[in-house]
Amino acid sequence: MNAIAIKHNDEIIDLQTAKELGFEGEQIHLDNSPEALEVLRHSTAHLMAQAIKSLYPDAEFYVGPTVKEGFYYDFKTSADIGEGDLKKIEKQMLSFAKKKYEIQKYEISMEEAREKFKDDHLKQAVLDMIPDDKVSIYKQGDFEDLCRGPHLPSIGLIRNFKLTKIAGAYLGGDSKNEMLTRIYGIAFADKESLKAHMTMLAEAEKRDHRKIGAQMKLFTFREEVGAGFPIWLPAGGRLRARLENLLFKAHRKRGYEPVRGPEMLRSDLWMTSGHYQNYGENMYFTKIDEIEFGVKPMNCVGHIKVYEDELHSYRDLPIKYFEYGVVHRHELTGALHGLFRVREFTQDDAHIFCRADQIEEQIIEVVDFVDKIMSTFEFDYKMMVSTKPEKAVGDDKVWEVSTQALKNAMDKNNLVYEIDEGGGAFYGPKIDIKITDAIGREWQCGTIQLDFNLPERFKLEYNGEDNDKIQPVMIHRAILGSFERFIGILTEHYAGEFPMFIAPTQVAIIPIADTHKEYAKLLSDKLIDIGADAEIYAKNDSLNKRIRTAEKTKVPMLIIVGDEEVEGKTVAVRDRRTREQYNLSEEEFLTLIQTKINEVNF
RNA sequence: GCCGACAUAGCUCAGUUGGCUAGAGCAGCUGAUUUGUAAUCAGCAGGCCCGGGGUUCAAAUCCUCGUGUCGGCACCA
Repeated sequence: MNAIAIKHNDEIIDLQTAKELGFEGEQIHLDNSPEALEVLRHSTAHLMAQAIKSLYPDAEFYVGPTVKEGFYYDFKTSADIGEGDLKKIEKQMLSFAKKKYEIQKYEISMEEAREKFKDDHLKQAVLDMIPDDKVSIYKQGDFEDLCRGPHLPSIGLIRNFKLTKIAGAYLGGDSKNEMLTRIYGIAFADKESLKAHMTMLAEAEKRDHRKIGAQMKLFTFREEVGAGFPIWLPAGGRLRARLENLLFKAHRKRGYEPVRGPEMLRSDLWMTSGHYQNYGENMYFTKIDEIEFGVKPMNCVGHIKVYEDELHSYRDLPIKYFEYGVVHRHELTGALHGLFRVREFTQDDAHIFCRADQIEEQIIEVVDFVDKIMSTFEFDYKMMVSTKPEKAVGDDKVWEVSTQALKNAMDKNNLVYEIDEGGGAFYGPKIDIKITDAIGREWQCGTIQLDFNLPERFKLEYNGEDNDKIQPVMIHRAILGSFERFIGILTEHYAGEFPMFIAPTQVAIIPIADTHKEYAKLLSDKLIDIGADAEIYAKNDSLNKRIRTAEKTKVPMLIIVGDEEVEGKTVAVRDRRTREQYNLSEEEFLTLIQTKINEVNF
């Protein structure tokens, strides 16, 4: 097999460049190694551009990089291009590929490039970003493009690719700029890998929480209700209640007190907090008797009012309030996405009011709490320290101190984190917990935010040792983030096959004939007594049909009761996965369920 | 919000170039059957074809404005 590029000083260098500079190094062959795919996909992007240019001669091209799972190219044309045109472009790509044009490289000066692309405003924008005074041009057939490379030696090597989606994208990723057309694609070294990739995508789609949510009747949305307002169905209600109960106990063990603030508060309070000025566009407002109220987008102000209800001593700190707080936020229509992005959601929210010297231990305690829960669900997650955003309240100095405090707490405890510059809340820096979902997407769930600003704005205080008034520090935190998003992620994570301790229904009971219904009901009652939910499948359907129906609900355990079971006070258990059967005495069965439900606590 | 696509029964989908009473499977209801481990049989019911305007002798089908959904971008738990 011939080389398609070489590796020189850990950099992928294409053959064109290697020849020009006389570089030598380890050969890269056309296989599915990350290096080979990088080159292949980049050249496929160019081949796509060539095809687009031939079909839409007025097309101007911006950038066409490789990304995690493929490549894309951003361009602009006066023609209307839709999904239906992807096939046409693919076909054109293939016909060019068959001509096996060599990919040639040459260099010109920045000045020459400016002149060469003088009528192409997108190329000018690309040139703006290049600091060098020389740029390289890659040419295949009569198509040429400004590019840094690396590229294949010939487009004839490109065979196994697919254009996957067409979308709009802002020039330079800035919503103030014009919108370009973006086409995404994927390419592999061989046909089988491409096919496997497409199968994998189809499999991932089957896990989609929106699909499973509908199948399992967890939740729904209705046009007449409004976009972004989820409706929780009975099965979803049961699952959610299990999660809420587990988490409630976990909070109580850690010294949190349940509280509850109102759904809306007067606008002057939101001005004091700064939400009105900094978060107003995401809030919903209404008027009551001529006074403006804001529906809460966060729970902190309510908790501040709880704190203000009595005087506090330094001895009482930290004080921790928690609430399953329902919040409303005006998300843009295009951002809405199943349970992952909604306009009304419930946070597992808490606020810790503490002394400055308690910050570190409190943060570490929360991080431990997060880790306990994430590991219970076997989630991979990472932590990001987010710093001061553009829109922010408070002194830069305060921001510096609090950001450093977060980092110190993490560093001292050898916790690994990344930095998200400018990603903080408007009132303080934060540590975000990002979960990786089933398809590799990252979702922000938990968050730990350090806030010196709201205590200052609300003039919060406690009595110190010398009876002096001292301002407490606030830590805002959520662990799941929101029940909506978290349950969405859980659904995809388990593909709907929830573990016993949170499943909407723990046991499906199938009585063989009407005469066994009574025993089924007795078992169901006993299950409820030990905190499990059961569903009896006693409809006038065949036994086989009812087993099929029950299994399709993804219930963790299915038991069948007939004459033998009623007589011997036993149950016949059917394993969901293996379809194997075994018998348990009623007592063994109940103990097993109880153990499985209780084996998890946070 | 922006770019592109889509919207037919509770669900998944058919419905020809605009043309007779809009179809199917599953789910639901009724009856028969009383079942030992993944679909018993028969019958019935179910639709403002997303909503408003328009074009046309005639609209599920064409145009237009909304609403919602999907894929991205931008924004975020």
